[in-house]
Amino acid sequence: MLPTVSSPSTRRERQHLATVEEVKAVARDLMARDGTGSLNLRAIAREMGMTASALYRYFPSRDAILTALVVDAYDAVGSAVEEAVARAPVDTTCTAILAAAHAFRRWALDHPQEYGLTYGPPVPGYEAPEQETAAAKMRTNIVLLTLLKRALDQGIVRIPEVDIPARLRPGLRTLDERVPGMPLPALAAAMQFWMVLYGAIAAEVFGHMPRPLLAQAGILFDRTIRTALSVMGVAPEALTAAISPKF
Amino acid sequence: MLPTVSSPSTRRERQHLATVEEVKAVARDLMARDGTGSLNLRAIAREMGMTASALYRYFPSRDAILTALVVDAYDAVGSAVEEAVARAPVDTTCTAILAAAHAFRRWALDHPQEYGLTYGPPVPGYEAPEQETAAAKMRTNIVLLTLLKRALDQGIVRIPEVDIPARLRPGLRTLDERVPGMPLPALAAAMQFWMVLYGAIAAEVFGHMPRPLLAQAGILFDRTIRTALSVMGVAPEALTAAISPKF
DNA sequence: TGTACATCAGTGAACGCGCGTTCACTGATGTAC
DNA sequence: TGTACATCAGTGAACGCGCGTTCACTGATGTAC
Repeated sequence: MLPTVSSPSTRRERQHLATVEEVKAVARDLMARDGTGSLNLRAIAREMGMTASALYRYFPSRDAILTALVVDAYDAVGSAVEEAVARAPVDTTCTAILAAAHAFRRWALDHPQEYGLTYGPPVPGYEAPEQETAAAKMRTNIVLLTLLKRALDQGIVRIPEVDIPARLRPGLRTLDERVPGMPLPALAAAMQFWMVLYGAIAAEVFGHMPRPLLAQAGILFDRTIRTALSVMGVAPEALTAAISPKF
Repeated sequence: MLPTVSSPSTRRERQHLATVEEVKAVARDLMARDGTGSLNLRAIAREMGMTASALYRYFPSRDAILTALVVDAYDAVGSAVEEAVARAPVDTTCTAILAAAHAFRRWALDHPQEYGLTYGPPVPGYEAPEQETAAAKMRTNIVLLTLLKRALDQGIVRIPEVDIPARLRPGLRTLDERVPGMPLPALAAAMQFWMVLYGAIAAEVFGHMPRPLLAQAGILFDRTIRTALSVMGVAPEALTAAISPKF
């Protein structure tokens, strides 16, 4: 995203950064092959044809590598979703929202281990430092909230002004810091949409759907998201006109 | 559930079984305290004041203990949900379904590690043997499907006879083996309901909701489930009349 | 343009640790006569 | 009722393994004069 503060001018600095990237790439590959649990320094070093101790030139500890992977993963979903939205037309249908949802699912299916690292249960014996990961984690949420706001402004989504319980209000208010100007019922609806989106993806990636349906999970996913949109007051015509990406 | 085939008559057999239970209980406690990852034979033995090798009298391997915990966990959710439904009235509202959903959530929040073991991503380096866990895993699903069927029969839930894509049909058909006689659109709706339920619980337990909202997640959960029910054609009056358990 | 020097990349041995599992064993518990 | 015996529970040492991390080191790479 943002360029690093000090531009890596010298050759050495560039090679150093390249190796840092290689470490992460190899770690990702190992995770993809053997699962999150077996991610260890020695395996990474082995794969790179190095000694384990050499890795300490690039990361101060094993946990630092994990944190870097977490940040990268959040950034990767963020990018994938952002790009999908950028490619979608700004029309009066839900095509863009569907594109975002499908991009999220696609990334999760393509990177199940990284998805587990970020959107699964907390990794035992490791807690990702909020401060370092928060910004990256926020990206996807911001895209979704921005889309919802745009849909509200365009009149595609119409959320009735129901009463929101007092206890929910302060929590919901913190949601729109980054995408201000949304009414409380819309924020509540956004949270419900998030739960549906999260569940539809996690259930598939983590294998908690009946096996015979797993192969057709894409269709179910699309239907589920469309249902969630209709709940948010999207008119049937706008939904019918909306195009889902191939899945 | 079912009593063991051979009744454990002798004193020795009974004590043996008691120790098996103790091993599992201690393992559960350790998991609750230190997370799924740090579940190991030696820690269990230590906690029990035994040698690690002594555990081999009761389980043939570490994986066997894990499998036993998985089966127990599925049975525990199953029981919790079954009992909640049994306590709920057979009336013309959605009270019973809400009770089941809330019981599921309650159990998950009270046993986050066991929830992760069963409804989280596959545990690295361990694959639960389908054959041994399938029956226990099915219990909760059967309760939910049975409730849905009851609601259909009572006319509480009304699912329009929309067309179901051909590719989905065989997969959906396998769903109602245990609760036969449900139309395809109802089965599709059941799957969507499952994804919502799964997402609303997993997002909270795994910590993937904005922190300020976590404390009020119960309210959001209730609203989300109620929305999902209204999607299934439950009349507003029936929903208003339905009572959620305390949360 | 060539040389002296500082900086960095990577090695390899070692540390202490904890793990799952095996094996020969010692007592204790229950059983058969 | 008392004794001999089989069965089981649990011990403790050992096996081989892999892990994260430290440390003194050797070359290679780039820099300053």
